[in-house]
Amino acid sequence: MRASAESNMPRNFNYADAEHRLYDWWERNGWFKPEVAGPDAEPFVVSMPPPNVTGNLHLGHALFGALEDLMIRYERMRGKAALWLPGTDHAGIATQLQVENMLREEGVSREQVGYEEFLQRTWQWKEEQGGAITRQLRRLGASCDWDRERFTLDDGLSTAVRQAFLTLWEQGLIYRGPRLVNWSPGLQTAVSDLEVETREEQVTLYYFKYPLKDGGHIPVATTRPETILGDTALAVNPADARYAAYIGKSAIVPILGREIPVIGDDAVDMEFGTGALKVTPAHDFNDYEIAQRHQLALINVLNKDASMNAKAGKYAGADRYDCRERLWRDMAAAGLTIKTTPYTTRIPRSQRGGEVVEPLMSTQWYVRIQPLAEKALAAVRRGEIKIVPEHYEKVYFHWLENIQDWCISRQLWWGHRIPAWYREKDGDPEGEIYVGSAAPPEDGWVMEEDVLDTWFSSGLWPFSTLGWPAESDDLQRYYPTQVMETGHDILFFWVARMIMMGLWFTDKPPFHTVYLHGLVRDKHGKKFSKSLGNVIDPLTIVDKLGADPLRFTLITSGSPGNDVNLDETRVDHTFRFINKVWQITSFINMNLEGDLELGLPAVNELDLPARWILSRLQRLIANVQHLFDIYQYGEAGSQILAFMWDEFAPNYLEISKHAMYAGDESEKIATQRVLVTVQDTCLRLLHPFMPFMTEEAWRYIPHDGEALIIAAWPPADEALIDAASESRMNLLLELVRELRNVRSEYKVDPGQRITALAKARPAAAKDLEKYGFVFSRLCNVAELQLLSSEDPEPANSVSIVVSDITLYLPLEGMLDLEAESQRLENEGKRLRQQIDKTRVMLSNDNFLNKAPAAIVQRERDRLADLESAYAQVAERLSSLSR
RNA sequence: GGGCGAUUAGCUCAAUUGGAUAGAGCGUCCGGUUUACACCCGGAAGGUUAUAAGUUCGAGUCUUAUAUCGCCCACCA
Repeated sequence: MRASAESNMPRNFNYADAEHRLYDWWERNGWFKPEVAGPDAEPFVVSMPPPNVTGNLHLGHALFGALEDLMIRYERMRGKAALWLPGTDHAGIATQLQVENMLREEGVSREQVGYEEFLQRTWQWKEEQGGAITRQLRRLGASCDWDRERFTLDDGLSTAVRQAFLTLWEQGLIYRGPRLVNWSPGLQTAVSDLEVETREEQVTLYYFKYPLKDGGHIPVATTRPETILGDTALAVNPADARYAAYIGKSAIVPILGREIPVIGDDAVDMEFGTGALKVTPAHDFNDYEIAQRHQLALINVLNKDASMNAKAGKYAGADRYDCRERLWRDMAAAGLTIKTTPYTTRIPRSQRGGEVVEPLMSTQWYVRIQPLAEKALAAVRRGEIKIVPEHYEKVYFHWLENIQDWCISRQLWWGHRIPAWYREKDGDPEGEIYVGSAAPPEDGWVMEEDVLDTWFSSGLWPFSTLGWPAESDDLQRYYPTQVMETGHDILFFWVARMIMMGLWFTDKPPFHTVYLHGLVRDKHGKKFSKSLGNVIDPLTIVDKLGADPLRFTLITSGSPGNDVNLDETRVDHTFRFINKVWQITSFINMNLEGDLELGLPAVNELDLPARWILSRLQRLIANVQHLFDIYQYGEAGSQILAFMWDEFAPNYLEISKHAMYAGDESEKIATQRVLVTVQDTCLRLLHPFMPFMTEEAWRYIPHDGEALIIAAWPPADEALIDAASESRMNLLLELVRELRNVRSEYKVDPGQRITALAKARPAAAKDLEKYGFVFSRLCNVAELQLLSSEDPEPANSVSIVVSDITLYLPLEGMLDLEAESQRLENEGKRLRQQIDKTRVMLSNDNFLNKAPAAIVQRERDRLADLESAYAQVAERLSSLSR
C-alpha cells in the first residue's frame, strides 16, 4: 500500500503540547482498553500496585509506572488484550496519620471529633486528594484502563474483603485471642512483625542486684529497667554452677516487694550479661515463651500509651522512660544497683512514625497462615509462579517456611471494619462472638471496632478488582493476571500474601510472573530523604524535559531487582536522544515527496548500505525480542539507542544522501523506502519506552495504521540478515574511521576535501569503486582513485591499512616521514601482537577440537585479515625507509 | 548468628546459553557554523573487571576463599 506523511514537521518535539494532546487522544479512542484487541485475543493483565490514595507521585511510582506501561504497551502492540488495571489503596495507618495531622493543625484530636466525624473527614480528604496520584500517573503516559479503576475501600472490594474474612473464619483459619503483640503506643494499635523495623542503637545496659527471699542476691542485667515491675520469675541456666543452687528458691521484685520464683531454663545464655535473666512475660517475646514453658503469671504494667499502669505501684501514670529513671534512682537509693554500661543492640521501631514499639498483651485477630503458606510455597516450587530475578525465590521460601500467624486486626478507624459482633454473656461484654456479612438481627450486638490490616485487602487485589467474589465477565476473561511488577521491598507484605490469598480463594496463581524492581536512589546510591535534601520530584523532571526522558532513563539505569541510582545527567542525555530520533524523522520527512510505497523493495534492488543497515536492524529486532523475553528491558533500550545513534543516523543517513541527492529515481525511492522502514521499526521498538515522542514522530513518516500505540510489534525477518554485506560494509566503515583518525592526527582542516588512492584485491576494489561516495559523505574525501597492483606507491602519502586494502592519502607538505614511520611501526606492532595471539590459539588442538566451528572459523578469518594488513604495513614501512 | 546482593574508567551504570580490542553517559583534552540535529558532529586520553586460587581451549561472566559495602531474616536480656 502507498501512504503519505504529514508535512511541516516542527524543528523540535514539543513535549509540553504533545503529551496532553496525545494522551487524551489515546484515551478518547479507547486504546487503553483491552477490548481494542478483539474478543479472541489472548489477555495480558497487570494489576497496578495500588499507590496510597492520598499520596503524591515519587520516583518509585515513576519506576513502576514506566516498567508496567512498557510491558502493557509492548503486549498491546503484540495484539494481546492488554489490561493494566489501576487503583489506589486506602492505606490505613498512613492516611489516618495524614488526617490526624490535619486535625492537629486545627487544634483537635481524632478522639475529640469522634469516630463518625473522623471517618467523614477522611473520606472528604480522600475525595479532595485522591485524584492527585492518578493524574500524575497519566502525566507519565500510563496507559491504564481508567474505567476499571478501583479503590480498596470501594463497595465491591469491601464485599470481597468480607467474603474472604468469612471464608477463612468458617474454615477455622481465623481466630481471636490475647497474645503478645508489637504495640505502637503513639498510633495505639497493634502492628505486624513486618511493620516493625529493628536497627542497632546505643542504649544503656543496667546491672543490678535481684534480692533473694532468703537473703543475698543474683546480679541481673537489663536494657529496660521499668519492666522489672512486671517480672514474674528470675531465670538461670541449670548448667550454670554459679546460680543452679538457687533454682526453686524465691526472689523479691525490687521496690514492689513481690515474691517470684527462680527457675532454670536452657534458653538463658550463661555468657551474656550476668548469666541471669529477669523474666517479664507480658513485655518480652522471649520471656513470653519461657513463661509458657513454666506456667508463669503474666503481669502487664503498661497502658496503651506506654505509660505505667496500676500494677507499677507508685510509678503508675508515669511515662515508660520517666519510670525507668525514677525506678533506677530508687533502686540506687536502696543499694540494689551495680553499674551501667553503654550497649549497642537492636531496638524495634514502628515503620510508621519511628517510635519504639513495645511488646504488649492484647486481644487481636489472627489468620492461621500455615495452610495458605504451604500452597504459596508449592506454587513457586512447581514453577507455576516465577520470580524475576530468580534469587528472590530463596528469600520468598525462607520467609514462608518460617512464617508466623498474621495479626490482621488494627486499632484504627480508617479501614475495613472486621465483620464481627459481640454480645454480653455472663458479665463479659464480649462473651459471645458473631461473624457474618451483616449484623445479627437480635438486639444487644455490638460491632467490632477494629479494622483489618491494609494488606488484607491488598492481598485480594488481583481478583477483587475484577469482580470477585462474583463470577463476573472480567474475572472469567482477565484472571489470572500475568505479571506482577512491584518493588522487592514488599515481597512479603504484599506479593506473598497475594499469592497465598489468590491460591486459597480462586485456586489459581494470581499471576505467573513476579517481576521485582529495586529502590530508586540518588546518583550516589543514597536514599532520598528530606533531611538530606536530595529528593528528586519526578514531576519536576516531566515539566522540564517531558515524561519520555524520565521513563527511558529509569528503565535503562539498572537491571531487575537491583536498586536504580538515578543520575540526572542521564535524563539530559535521554532528552538529547529523543531529539536525535526526532531529527532523524525530520530528515526522512523532508526528503519525501508525496506518497511512498510502504515496505521494502526486492532484495536484489538494494545496494550494499541498504543491505547492511537492514541486516543490522534485523539483529536489533531479534536482540530486543530476546531481551524482552527475559525481562531485560534496560539492555533492550540501550541497544535501540546505540543502533540509532551510532549506526543508523551517523552512517546510513549520511550515506543515503548520495542516493537522495545524486541518485536516479529508482535509487532514490528504494532508499526512501529503506529509511522509512528502518525508522518505522525503530519507532515501534521504542514506543513502549517513550510513547509520546514516538507516537508524534510516527505521523511524519508514511505509515499504515491509525496510531503507533496500536501498531504491530515488529518481527525479525531472518531473510534480511546478511553477514556478507555486514562485513563488506564494516570494511568501508573501518576505513572511514581510520581516515578520520589520520585527518585528526595530521590536523587536516576538516573542511578540506582530500583525495585518496587505494590498492585492493578485486572484490574489495569493486566495493570501493562503487561505494566511493561513502568516503565523500563520511570523511570528506573528494575522490577515491583505484590503483592497480602494478602502480607505484604514491609519494609523500600517509597510508591506512585495513584487511587487504591500503589507502594512500597524499598530504603534501604535511607529511612528517619520521612521524609516519613511527605511526606505522606502532600499527605493525599492534597487528603483530594480535597475530601472535591468534596463532597461538589456532595452533592449540584443544581449541580446534572443542570450540564451536563458527568461533574457530572466525579466528581463522581474523588471522587472514591481520596477516594481510601486517604485510602491507611492513611493505609500506620498507618503502618509506628507502 | 544465618541468608542474599554488590564490588567494572575520576563519577553514575551496562555487558543473560562463557568467545573478537570490556561498552555508554557525565566529566577531561583536541578540533569543527558538513543544508536532520550546537538538544549537534569528528577525534583522544582514561581499565590488572576488589584480592587470591581454581575449572575451562577460552572467565567480567562459572567454583572456592578473603576483603569492603548494602539489604533481608533471627527471642542474647
